[in-house]
Amino acid sequence: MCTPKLDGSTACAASAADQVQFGPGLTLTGVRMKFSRNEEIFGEGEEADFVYKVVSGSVRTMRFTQDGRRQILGFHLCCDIFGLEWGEKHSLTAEAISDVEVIMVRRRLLEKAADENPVAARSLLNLAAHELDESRAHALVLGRKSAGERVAAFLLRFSQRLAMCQELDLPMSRADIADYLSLTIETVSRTFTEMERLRAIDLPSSRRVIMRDRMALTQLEAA
Amino acid sequence: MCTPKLDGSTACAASAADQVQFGPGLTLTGVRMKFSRNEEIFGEGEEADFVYKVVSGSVRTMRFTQDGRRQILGFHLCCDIFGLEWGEKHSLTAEAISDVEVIMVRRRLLEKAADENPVAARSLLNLAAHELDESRAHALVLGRKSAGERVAAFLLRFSQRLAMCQELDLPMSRADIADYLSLTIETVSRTFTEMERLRAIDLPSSRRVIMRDRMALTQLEAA
DNA sequence: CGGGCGATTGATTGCCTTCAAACGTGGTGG
DNA sequence: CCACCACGTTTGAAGGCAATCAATCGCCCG
Repeated sequence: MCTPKLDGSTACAASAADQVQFGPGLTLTGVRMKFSRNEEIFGEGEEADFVYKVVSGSVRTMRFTQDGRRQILGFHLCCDIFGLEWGEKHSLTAEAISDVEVIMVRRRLLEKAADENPVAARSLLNLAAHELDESRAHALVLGRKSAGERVAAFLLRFSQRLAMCQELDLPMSRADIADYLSLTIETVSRTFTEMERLRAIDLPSSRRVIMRDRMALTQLEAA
Repeated sequence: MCTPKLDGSTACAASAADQVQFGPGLTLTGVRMKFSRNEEIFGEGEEADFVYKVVSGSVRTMRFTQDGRRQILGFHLCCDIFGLEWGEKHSLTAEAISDVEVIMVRRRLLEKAADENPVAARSLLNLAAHELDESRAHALVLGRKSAGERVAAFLLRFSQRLAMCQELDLPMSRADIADYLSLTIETVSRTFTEMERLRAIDLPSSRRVIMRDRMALTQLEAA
């Protein structure tokens, strides 16, 4: 069940078959596949033969330092495309946050389409550009924001992706949020609690967030 | 004077005219332009009508938080291409670190070439992919490394870009390094001093770094 | 020689991490 | 149906790393 997204980057066509629309003039067919919670979808360094689209559930992409510290670089929700690479190999690792269903499209097909059709190539460029912008925004958050600002930014950004609803159902754990924002679990938890105390959010359960005062959050994000 | 780079991403053709090679099958002509130290080359939000290549000097690209904190996202040395955008507007600000000379290429020409020639489109995709990879690597550094590890990573990475020489001439100030690594000037300075004490580097002057023990630096980078 | 700016060094502060323990909820087996 | 367990989350106390505040150094240029 693909939730529509406000930014409209990829309208999720309720396609009957296992088709993925990468952009205008670039729709390809793939195969469905399921992964269970915490299962690896692909690993950094593996051959990047497929590109993925989330059909249900959520995915995290990440990199590791040599000594095993984990940095989550992105969360991929329903309708999102991930795993797109331009080198031979995957430069990220992807794991299922929850049980997920994805459509896998052969990368060769994409390359072929891009070679034959400038509009298709343009679509890929747009996808890459979008990822680049996300990554830079993330670098700014990691580099220049305090714990409170990071969490506020995360919540605001995440609620935007989910069509601006007032109630968020976070698919990821505190540990995932912590590794995305480069904080500890404890700091994330404390920050949530503090925001609740400030009446900026409600936390009926740990995964459910009600945006009570978006203005306050925006001010908390500050930057 | 374009210094050759080891990673060979862009061999700098010693072109007579003001030509820029964006990749195989994509060479375009632009115009030369000079900017003096600390001058803005383009600003975030401005129309992105041109793409730039450094001919001499160095450039920093950055983003700002609302309250003015600065995050430097990249340094661009001789032969590097920067300012490539896929939206209407620049998503970064670029400034001259030193006096610089650049070649400006009309973006329209690039778009046209990409539309007409799949190989050209592929070259652009490669540039974008390279930037994306850099940005993610940077996010990992900002998110998961200590001050010492960041500075070590910076030095190693920078020396690689400069054909692996033992002696680096840093074009940027401590303040620039600090804003790139998300540290303070003082911490960067202290870390340099400490590395000198450990005999990992020599610092004959503040801008000049001699890589005395690359192995030690690699261990300091740890991750 | 003096002024200005960038860099270095030192002392102190503060934010987030680390370590530790208790809480709560969802799932399983008795 | 309920007791129990496991795991994720919350909360508390203490510690550490880098930031901040402050002063000095050193170099380039006038």
